[in-house]
Parts: sequence; structure tokens; C-alpha cells
Amino acid sequence: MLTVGEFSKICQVSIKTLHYYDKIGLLVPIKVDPFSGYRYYDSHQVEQMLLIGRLKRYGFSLDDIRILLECGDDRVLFAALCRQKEKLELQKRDKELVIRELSAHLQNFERTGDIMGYQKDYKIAVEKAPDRTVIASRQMMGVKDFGTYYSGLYERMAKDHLTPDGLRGAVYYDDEFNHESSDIELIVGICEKDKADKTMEGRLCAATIHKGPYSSLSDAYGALVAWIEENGYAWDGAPYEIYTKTQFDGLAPEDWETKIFFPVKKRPAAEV
Amino acid sequence: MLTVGEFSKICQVSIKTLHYYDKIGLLVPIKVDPFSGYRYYDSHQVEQMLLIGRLKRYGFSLDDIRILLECGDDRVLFAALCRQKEKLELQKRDKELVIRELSAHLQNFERTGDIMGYQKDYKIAVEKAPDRTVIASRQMMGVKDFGTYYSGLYERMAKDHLTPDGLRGAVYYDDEFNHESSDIELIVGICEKDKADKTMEGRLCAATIHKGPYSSLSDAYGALVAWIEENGYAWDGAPYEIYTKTQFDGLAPEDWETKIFFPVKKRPAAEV
DNA sequence: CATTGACCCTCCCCTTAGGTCAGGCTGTAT
DNA sequence: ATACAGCCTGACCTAAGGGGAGGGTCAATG
Repeated sequence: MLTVGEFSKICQVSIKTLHYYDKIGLLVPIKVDPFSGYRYYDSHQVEQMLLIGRLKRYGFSLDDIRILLECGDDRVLFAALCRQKEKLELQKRDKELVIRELSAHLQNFERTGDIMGYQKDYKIAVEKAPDRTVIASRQMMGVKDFGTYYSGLYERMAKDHLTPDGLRGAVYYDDEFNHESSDIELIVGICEKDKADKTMEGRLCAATIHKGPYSSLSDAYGALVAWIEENGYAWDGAPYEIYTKTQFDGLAPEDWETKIFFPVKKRPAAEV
Repeated sequence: MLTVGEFSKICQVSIKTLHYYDKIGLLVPIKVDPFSGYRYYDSHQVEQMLLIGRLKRYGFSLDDIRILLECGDDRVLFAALCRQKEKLELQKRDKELVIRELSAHLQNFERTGDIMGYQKDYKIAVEKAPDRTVIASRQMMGVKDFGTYYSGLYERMAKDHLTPDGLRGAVYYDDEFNHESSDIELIVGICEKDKADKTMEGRLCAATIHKGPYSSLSDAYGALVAWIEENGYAWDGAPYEIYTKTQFDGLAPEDWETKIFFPVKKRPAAEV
């Protein structure tokens, strides 16, 4: 029988933490004196507490941990650990990406002396976009689903003996061009005009090229929207992005390139 | 002049976020209608908002960001970015370590079928520890300060022409053996008995070897304390750990070894 | 001109994993 | 008997917003 103080020292957690774990039912003392309210722990609970600490270090929330321990099935725990490992790998990769972005930002700053200089140099121009013959898949989705839906398109291409012309892109219909979840159409260009889902008619577009990882794509959208506003144009249709240089070219995220097209029309002079 | 809704879509942040940034003074609209309370943003503020998003991605808190932007000195920002990069590198390394620990845990689980099996196999035994002739440095400190204080000891050794015998360790006087901050004495074994700060007399100790990174040292302490309790012994002095295999041997964290000694005495039979 | 629907406002409570007092018991040693 | 260490509960705090209630505003339509 250990008091909270003793137990907290052995496990190296604060008394407050033990109070909290008691409250949320994660680690309940074996005995609580009904008069004084004093908590007493068993020395076997040290092991439990250490496991909790370990799972916390693995990135589980206390709620996850409680559920895992209450379930008591080792296979469930094993599966959860495997999933968590995947998640940690993803987080690590994202952290690496952030570091690379930050490095690029620093280099750019040293070169240009401009703190916004990571890519303020978006060259924006109005051009007539070419016609594009594509097959397409339109859904509510987020960037994370791109892989799945692109696979679907490529599968269809294989089945129907279509020839890709190298173009891949996405159209944002929600005027939020939100990469997390919105009404997005993925497109893949093909050579066979007659078998295409549609032909995207070449329109007048404000366009620019974004260099770097997709996490900073919103910079390019921001720059474009501001430019359109300031140069007397107005949106006129769903914007889309074409992936010109990607990981499939064996490139690192900082070397990827994405060209963004915003269909626009000239605003009447009166409005300008 | 953009309304919150427009601004939020362009920058891809929620209206709630914009309200919040306004409230904390991070990004204040250029105009707020005094009657309706409507917020209006300038298209130049898009750039500002994107910079904020970028800094957030680099891991700065909103408070840090506000201070950095208010200061407006690019050199300060540059320095902060450099520091942040260091911090991110550290976080990445820690994440890698967690992943390695988790992998080891999974392997151990597969091997032993015991979910606590990452290292439950602490072989604990009572032994008479050897005498140790050491120089020592005792302070309130945490693990993070070990490097500094060890450097001090090695410097002294060089100045006084002392010969290290390869032993390095730490004594925990606070009976909390808290690695974050407590009354810790670092020791380095030397050959010259006459010039030593002290000789640690070999006592009866419960001892075990912890294999793996220091983050899981508390497991070993927990196991030892439980064992002592259950086997009719009682603490009798400050526990210490000796670093037998470390990074200085060119090893990865999961191969490090630390031997932990707990001075003990047999409890009278009546108490058992 | 009135209404509809989209858009906007403030205010309040909720989230994680506890930390930090304040005020008041309890247990043990002297 | 008293001192002091240890323990209790309860209230309020953190960061970065999310969710919803209840109500006002804007622009276009009938």
C-alpha cells in the first residue's frame, strides 16, 4: 500500500496527474479512505502506470489509452501499436518536410533579403489556356483522397485502352479551393478525343506556377486572387491546378511545380 | 475591401480563426463597421495572413508570431527562424527515437507474447557493489544539464592529471530520482585514489541493468522499487546509475545500457 | 416595398492534460 | 499539545480555436 506521494515518486509523475487519472478513470487507486479521501495504491499498479507513460510517449491520447487498457485484449493493443507506428512515421515525414520548407525559406531570405521572399515572386500573367481532353472524376474529397481517385482513373484508362498524355490536375468547384475537403474534380489528359469524358475549353486565365510542396499552395492562390482583384479582372469559373513536376518525376517536394489557372474576365471599366 | 467570408476563402482559414486573430490582436481588419460590427479586410492582408500560416507551420505559437510581426525587424525574424529550425531538428530526432522504441516494443511483443514485454525481464538481484573511487559534482540539475557538468569534471581531470577508469554515473539524493530536476551528483571514476573527492563504499544493493534509451529508465526504477517492496528489503541510501554502454561507444539509443544500484537492507522479519 | 436567404455578429461553453493556488483536513513526531 | 509534512477538494488557467444559440445586416428578388 503506497500513498499518492510515494507512488508519484516511484513512477515519476506528479500527484496532480494521479488525481486526474483517478478522475477520468484511467488509473484508480486500489483503496480510497472514505473519511479522509486519501488515495492508496498497490505496488503492482506501478507497472500499469509505466505502461500508461509509455503509451503516452507513443502519442496516444489518455482516452485512447483508457479504452485500450479497459479492453484488455492484447491483440487489439498490438494492432493499435502498429497503427500508431504508421502515424508516427507520417508525422516524422511531415516534420522533415517542414524543416526543408524552413530551410528553403531561410535560403531565399538570404538571397533576396525579403522575409516574404520564400516565393513572393509569383509571375502572374493572363493567357489563353489550351483546350484539354480529359477523363475526370468529381467528388467531395480532400487532398488525402487524391491517390485513391487517381488510381480509379488510371484503372479505367487501362481497361479502356486509353493513352495518357501526361497531364494531371484538379479543378476546384467550391470557390474555396480548400484542399482539405470540397467539391473537387480530378482530371487526367488522354489522347483519344472521342473517348474523353469532356474537353475543357481553353479559356482566358490568370495563371502562375507554384514551386514547392503542396502545403504552400495556398500562397499561390492568395497571390492570384489578390492580383486578379488589383488588376481589374474578375473570377469567371472554377480554378484548376495542373501538376507539372511531381514526386512521380522522382523529385523532392521543394522541386515540385504546379501551374494554377484562374478563369477570369475583364471587369467593366466602371467597376474598376 | 473584403468581407470575412471572402477573406477566409482566399486564405483558406476559418472565419472563427479570423475572429480569434482579431481578438488577440494578431491580424486586425483594416475596418470594422461600428454599427454592424462587420469586419473588412484589405487584399494586402492576404500576404500577412499567409505569412502567419507559414510561421504557424514552422511551429511558432500565435503569441510568438504576434511578437515577431509587431517587432518588424527582419533580422530578429531571421534569428527566430534559425532557432526554430534547431528546435524542429530536435523534435524530429525525438520522434525518430519514439519510433525506434515502439518498434522494439512490437518486436518484443511478438517474441514474448507479453504486451508489457518491452522490458519486463529486468533481472534483479541483490549484490555487494564494488567500492568506487570518484570525483564528483553535486547540484540541483536535470538530465539536460548532464553534459555541462560532466564537461566540468573532465576539465578538472585534465588539469589535475587524473586518469579516468571508464566509470560514469549519477547519484540521486532526492529519493525521487527525478531526471528532470533534482539533487543529483555526477561521478566519474578515477585511478588515483589519493586525489579522489570520495570513495563510494561498496554497499549491499538491489541492482539491475536497463537496456535502451534513457526515456524509459523510469521503468527500471519502478521495477526495482516494486521488487524491493515485495522481497522484504528496504531502501537504505541514495540510488545511483552507472552508464555502461552509451552513445560514446558509438551505439544507438536502443543499445545503451545503464546499471542501476539501489542500496538496501533486509527488513526485520516482523515487518515482512 | 417587403421578404427571403445568405452572411455576419457576440456570447457562452467545450476540447487536452494537467498546473497553480486557496483553504482546510490528517498523520506522525516531538 | 503542537508543529509540520502530507493530503484533500474546488475553482480557475493554459492554446487555438470549434460548435451552437440567438439575433442583426446585406443584397437581390417578387
